[in-house]
Amino acid sequence: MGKKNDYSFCERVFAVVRKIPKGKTLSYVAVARRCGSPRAARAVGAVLRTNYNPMIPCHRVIYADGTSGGYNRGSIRKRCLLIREGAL
DNA sequence: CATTTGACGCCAA
DNA sequence: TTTGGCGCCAAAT
Repeated sequence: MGKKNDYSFCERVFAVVRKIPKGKTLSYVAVARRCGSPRAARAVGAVLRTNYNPMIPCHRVIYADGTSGGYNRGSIRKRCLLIREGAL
């Protein structure tokens, strides 16, 4: 156990996003905060954009305003998924 | 190593 | 309410 951080920021982002339960949403700033960088909201988006993975519920990460935000497969798709899960 | 980019967030007009 | 602009951070080039 050793070190405080052997994982890159992107790995932490995935770890956090993967844990978001169905029907629940987190804002980019909230995810960034859990990753140890409370101001890295943009960086979170950058990671999810370049490393999207079908088994990661990245559609559950939305703007702090409560708006859906962007999505690799279209913001419309993202909103649809959120409604389907009951997050909206 | 320096610069650019971008799925953000917040405030002023 | 909508638009524009600045700040912030990490990944990508």
